[in-house]
Amino acid sequence: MPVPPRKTIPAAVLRKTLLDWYDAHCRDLPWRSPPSATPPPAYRVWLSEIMLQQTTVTAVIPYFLKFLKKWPQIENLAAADREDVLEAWAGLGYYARARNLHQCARAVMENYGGDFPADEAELRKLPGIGPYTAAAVASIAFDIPAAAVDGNVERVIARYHGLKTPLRDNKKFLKSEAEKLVFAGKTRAGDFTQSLMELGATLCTPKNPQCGRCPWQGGCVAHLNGIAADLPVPPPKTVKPVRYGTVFVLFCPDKKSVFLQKRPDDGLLGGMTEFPSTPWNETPPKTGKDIKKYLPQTVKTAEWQVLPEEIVHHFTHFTLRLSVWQGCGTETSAENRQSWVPAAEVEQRALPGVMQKVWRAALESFKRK
DNA sequence: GAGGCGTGGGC
DNA sequence: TGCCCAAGCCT
Repeated sequence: MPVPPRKTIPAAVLRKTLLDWYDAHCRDLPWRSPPSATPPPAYRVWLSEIMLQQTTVTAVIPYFLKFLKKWPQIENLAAADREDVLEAWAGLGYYARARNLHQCARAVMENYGGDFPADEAELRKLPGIGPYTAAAVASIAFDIPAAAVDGNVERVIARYHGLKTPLRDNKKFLKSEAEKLVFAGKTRAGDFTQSLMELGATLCTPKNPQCGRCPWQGGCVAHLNGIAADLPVPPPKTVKPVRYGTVFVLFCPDKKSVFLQKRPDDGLLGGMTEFPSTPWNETPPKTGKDIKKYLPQTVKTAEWQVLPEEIVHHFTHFTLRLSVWQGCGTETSAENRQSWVPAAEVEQRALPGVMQKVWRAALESFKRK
């Protein structure tokens, strides 16, 4: 059934409506100041925005608090060893963010005397800060009007205008509509940026949107047509390939230390710590010989225990199935980027999630023996 | 500009 | 259970 054409609501009215809603309903988050209050230090805004890239609020909160405690000011973070930053980030994912975070802190110290520039274009030049984050920091930390268009904002606007084509085909329009709203007022730039995202995060959610509570329900094309939950149209789904590998949990003869190494700085899990492993290929290794040739050169091992359960881990673009071989090494001249680490300290290293799974599995089997 | 890049939680 | 997803950036 066709819906009668709605009256266009002026951007300034939408803006005010949303800010009023935000004043009443915004969440209390560790990196957020209350509505109309003095903005948080740019360091905290930036730190939270980097962590929140493609990551849920729930996952971020403990990491944000840990970082702030460890490195209260940007000069502390800039002065930290990269390894310590990676260790603190371990488990949060998208590790290029941690490398860029550290680089960015050092760049702000060197180029801006420790103060983030209060300028969107200048922020954009810093490592790890793209169009979204530059606008978010400019508006939230400095109250500069700027359109921070993230996934939430795109979804909200796509529904409001009833867009029936994929988001990627509407980037220009989405940005332009966001700007209309942002520049429809001259104050509270930071609150407005957050209000738009807050709407997407709490009411205008991907699934089960709470249109009945939405301050914009009167003008929302998708809602008025009863199709809010069906928008935006999802991109075609692709099949995730499976990759296979074998990973070595190698103990010293005294069983007190294990062999760890560092991954190259670029690419998957760049710069993070790992257990030695075969490459992760689309077919499993065929023979024991195929597997053993990937053992660290300096290590000789007599006996292996193959863990009964494979580790299954879902990366963004492939699924990994890892066999875990546990063994005992008899040679110990660790080279660069490799080391024997006391078992009690393994968990403090920069182990990505998949390697934390491997370690837990190894400890489990150890306990059972 | 399309693909690489993590992880844990919700349904 | 498996699938989908969350405040993007970089190359």
